[in-house]
Amino acid sequence: MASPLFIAKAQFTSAVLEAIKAAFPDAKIEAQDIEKSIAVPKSEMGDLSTSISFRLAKEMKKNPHEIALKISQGARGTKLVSNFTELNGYLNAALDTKAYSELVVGSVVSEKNRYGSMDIGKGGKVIVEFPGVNPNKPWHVGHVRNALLGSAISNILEFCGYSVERDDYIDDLGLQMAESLWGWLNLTDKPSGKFDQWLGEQYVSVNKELEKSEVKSAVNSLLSKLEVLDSKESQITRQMAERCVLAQNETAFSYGVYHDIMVFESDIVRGKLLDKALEVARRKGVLEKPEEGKYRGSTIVSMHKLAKYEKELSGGSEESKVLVRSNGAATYMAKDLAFHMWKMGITKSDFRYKKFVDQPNGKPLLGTCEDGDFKEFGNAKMAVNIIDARQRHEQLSMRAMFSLLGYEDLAKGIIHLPYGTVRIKGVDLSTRKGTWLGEGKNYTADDLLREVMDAAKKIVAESEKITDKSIVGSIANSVALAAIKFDFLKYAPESEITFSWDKALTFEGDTGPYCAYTYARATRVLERGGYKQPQATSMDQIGRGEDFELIKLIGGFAETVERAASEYRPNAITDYLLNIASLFSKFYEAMPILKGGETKEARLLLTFAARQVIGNALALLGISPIERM
RNA sequence: GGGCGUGUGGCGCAACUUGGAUAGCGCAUCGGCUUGCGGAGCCGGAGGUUGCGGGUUCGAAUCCCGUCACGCCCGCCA
Repeated sequence: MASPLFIAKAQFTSAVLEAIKAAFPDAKIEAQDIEKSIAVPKSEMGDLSTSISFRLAKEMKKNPHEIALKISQGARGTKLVSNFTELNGYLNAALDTKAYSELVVGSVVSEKNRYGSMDIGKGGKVIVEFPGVNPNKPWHVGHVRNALLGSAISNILEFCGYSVERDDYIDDLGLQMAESLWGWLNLTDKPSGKFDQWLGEQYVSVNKELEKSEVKSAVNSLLSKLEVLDSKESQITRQMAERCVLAQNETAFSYGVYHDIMVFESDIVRGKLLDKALEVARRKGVLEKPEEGKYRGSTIVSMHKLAKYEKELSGGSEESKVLVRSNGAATYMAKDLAFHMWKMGITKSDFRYKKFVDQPNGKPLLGTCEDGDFKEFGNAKMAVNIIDARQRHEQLSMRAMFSLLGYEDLAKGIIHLPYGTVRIKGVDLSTRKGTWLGEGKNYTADDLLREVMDAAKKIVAESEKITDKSIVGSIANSVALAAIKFDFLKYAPESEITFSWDKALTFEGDTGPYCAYTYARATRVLERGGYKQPQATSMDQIGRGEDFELIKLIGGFAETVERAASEYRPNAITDYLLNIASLFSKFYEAMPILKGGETKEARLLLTFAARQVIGNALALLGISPIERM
């Protein structure tokens, strides 16, 4: 169903277009031009406005004031849009208060939790990949940002009609794993507590040992054995990785982060996807094997070939991209290329899957493995990768490889969402150096949730609205998640964030708890008004204050969702939430709902609609509504 | 050397892709609101030459050119 704002804009557009054609028959203007020029101005100006007269003024060498005035006189009102006026050269119009309110409220009532959804994706399949944490450490606060962005973007795309597959990439073959394996085999402390935490701490110890050259060479020899997939070393590492992943999953679930499948890097090699990918590349003649020089004995793609497709790649100091090292081991680039060929349906699935664990959302989490069942995953039209901005160069190279291999159309479907680094007091969070270990509390996802929940508990416990003290814990949990999720998602993805406990523990101002609180207040008013399901959607008594402003904001929700989806920016949703929560609060203060006399029904209906939309927007961010807090 | 990103009141950010009317929001600060539906709230004040310089335009935080500062990337690591 079309968004109310969209319908109103369409009526405004055709009214203006008709008036322009009548007044200025020579004007070269199309509906599209007008549509693009429409804005929702400050309410003193009107409800809709267009700056089209400025454009016409240039074309016709006339004064924009006169043009707008002429249009305003000639434009015929529609059911929703009328009262055309000119101000400062702009053409403004008013929405019909009753008709538009009924359209908006009626849409919300009939569409409920689908209000604001769209079909622009039309069932096209998109794979969202996140967060790709190495399986030898706990998630830290930086990974939380990645995971929450991935979840939110998945939700938003799904709401826009895409069929979304949530994939996680588990790198169980790299150097980090070899280092952890060395620790596993050589350090004496035994696992205790949560496995990912223990392994991560051990990894920090391993890195201190790595200063010794004999340790370094031992690790290197382990690394080469990892690539031999039936070696004892490789088996142990896989077990270690799976055990760590299961622990990381507990963290993911506590944040409400879910996936469809986990793809283990070793299975990309084992399932021959890597061989197939290299074979494709070989056949297309893009690979080279230098006999001498810097890249002697390795398999490479020369950078200048790639740079033809991504000009950013030119001019750097890297001459070639190595796919297979001279010792025969494939690089990350090769495996990522193979993974993406699978994602985009170039090479078909040779993966087998088994269930790893049942997720709290009711869906099983599958992982690739050696001896499971074949399933239909991959083969998507679009791949959205939630990957650190620092890997931009690598992602561009991978995309360029697609183009170089002749898959230019598919390359367009591979989208890197480069998110900014999360730091602590200007320092990078390094798993290696252990900067994620703090004083008293660590910068891990687990500690973050625990700390924020503790702070929330204190506040919730004091709430007079919570008479049943046994639910304090679960409400505090919801409040904490609302706070954390909102906080990570409200920044533009590309911006760098400096994490601080101060900010994390704030529940006032532009925060998730503020939005949740607004939702809870709306819920309570409806309860008190004995309001279950709206019957009629008559808005005779709607006014022209905060109430209609709220109507206008609700009417444009789908436009916000569309922007969030097309630009991969969940912060468009947080912005919207702050606006609607703030506006609802103003409305709530200024206009008595239950004591509104004859306006009561309309205001209850409006409250119902506002609450529904706040709930829908929160759901896109993965924040569950809180009825009482 | 090449490239990417960032720069907006004291602090943290939004708006930049698609130029539009008086640059929004939060924190902090100053003042007010509770015998009213939930004060995690609401109202008001003070605080800005959008890093700097040029250009395009009726109109620039937004586009173009230059410049400065900070961060990041350019590996047979992932």
